[in-house]
Order: sequence, then structure tokens, then C-alpha cells
Amino acid sequence: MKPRHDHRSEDCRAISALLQRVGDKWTVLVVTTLGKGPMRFSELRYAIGGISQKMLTTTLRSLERDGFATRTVFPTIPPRVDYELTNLGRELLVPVTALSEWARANTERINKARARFDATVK
Amino acid sequence: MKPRHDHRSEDCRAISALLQRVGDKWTVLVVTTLGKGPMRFSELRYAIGGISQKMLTTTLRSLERDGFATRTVFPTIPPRVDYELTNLGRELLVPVTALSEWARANTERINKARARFDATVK
DNA sequence: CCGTATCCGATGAGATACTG
DNA sequence: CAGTATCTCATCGGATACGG
Repeated sequence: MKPRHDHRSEDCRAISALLQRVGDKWTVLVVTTLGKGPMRFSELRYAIGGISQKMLTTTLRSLERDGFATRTVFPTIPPRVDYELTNLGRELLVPVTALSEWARANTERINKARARFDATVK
Repeated sequence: MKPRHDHRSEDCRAISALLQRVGDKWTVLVVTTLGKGPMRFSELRYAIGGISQKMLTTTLRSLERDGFATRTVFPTIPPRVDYELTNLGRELLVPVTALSEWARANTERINKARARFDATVK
């Protein structure tokens, strides 16, 4: 039987899941950086700056798992690994970019609201 | 003087921050629910379903702090507290809805990619 | 160069119990 | 009814060290 808080809630949860997925600390940064073109591990690390090796590896694995990026190993010495967005990854970039634009346009308003709130509430 | 479309990682970090902000477990669910109209605490809790009292309070405080929602107390007995989206909150809903649509349209592709990855990598 | 393993502190989130 | 206070457990993310 259908619970009374029905239909929409299901969809919202799926959306929440995606937002949590792309809302972790590094995913957006990595995806937008890869959006400029294929890049190898060390280039990515340098381009992003401040990300640990562990988190870059973890983030890239997740992207690969979800079909947002591909991983190509060149068995040379020293080894070289290239990462590239898939079509799905590039499509993801579209709504994410929309949100980005919103963020850029509105961070100031949010910061002001926070300052106001923090000032009045102790 | 904002001639170019600048993809500095500073901007990306601000975007990451917003995504983490709205990417927590309950924010999107609460905001989209409030998008249907003002609602009191207990209505929200029931409408969402599965959220603990603590997390609903916490989430609503954050929304209030960031200027996405307002909180109105009616000093009756028993007390009644209404929550409502601000203009900023309703504006946020626009890009979030875009991402929602993308999520709905593509969860299947993501799930398939995951299944493939998990099958080959184990 | 790229990736893994381990340890550790910080944060997230649920359960429960209590107050005005 | 709405909110606070603890307690507890899981997960996140950084630092460091090691391996192919």
C-alpha cells in the first residue's frame, strides 16, 4: 500500500542521492577540471591543488564506477594513467554548471544572510 | 570588469561549498517540500517521513541561517512554528530542479554503469 | 608515477530522553 | 508541539608510509 507521503518523496530521495554524490568535497572540482580535456593523474593533482593523493584516487574511482569518467593505463615506466570524461560525465556538467552559475551569482546574498543571522542569534 | 568566463578553481571551490551545503542528507528534501508552500514543523516531519526530529531542526536552522527559509513562531499553547521559503530559497529551487530532472532522467544509466563496474572489478 | 594501507581526528546522523 | 541534550556509531578526509 502507498504511504500517504507518496510520489514526489521518492524522486526527491533519488535527487538527494545524486546531490550527495556530487556534493562531496572534490567531485565537482575534478569533473570541471576534466571538462577541459583528458588529463593524467599528476596533472589533475597539480591543476586542482590541495587534494591529497588518496582523495584524488578515491574520487576518480567513484567517477569511473558511476560512468562519469574513463581510466586509461599506459604500461610504461614510469606508469602513466589518463582520465577523461564520458558522455555521461559531460552531460552531468550541464546542470552542474547551471548550479555553479547560481552559486557565483548568489554567494554574496548567502554570506550576508549568514552574517545577519549570526549577529542576531548570539 | 568581468569580461571572461573564468574557470579558476576559486570559483569551483565556492560551487563545491554550495553543493556540499545543499548536498547533505535532508536539505533538498526539505526545500522541495517547502516549495509547495508554508508548513509547520510537524507537517514537514510527516510529509518527509523518516527524518528525525533532531535532523529536521538542524536542517531548518541551516536554511534559516543561509536565508533560504523563514521561521515564524506563534506563541500559543501548544506552540506552533511555521516555515516558509524566502525568495532566495525559491530561486535556489530553480537550478536544483534542473539537477533533479537530470537525476531522474539518468539514474538508470548510472546504476547500469555501477553494475558493470562492480561486475568486472568485484 | 600511480596506487594502497593504516592511523586518527572531525563531522554526520540516528536513538533516546527530557523541558517549556 | 517544538526544541535541546547526550550518547553512540559510521563515514569522511588528511597525513604518512610503503609497494609495483
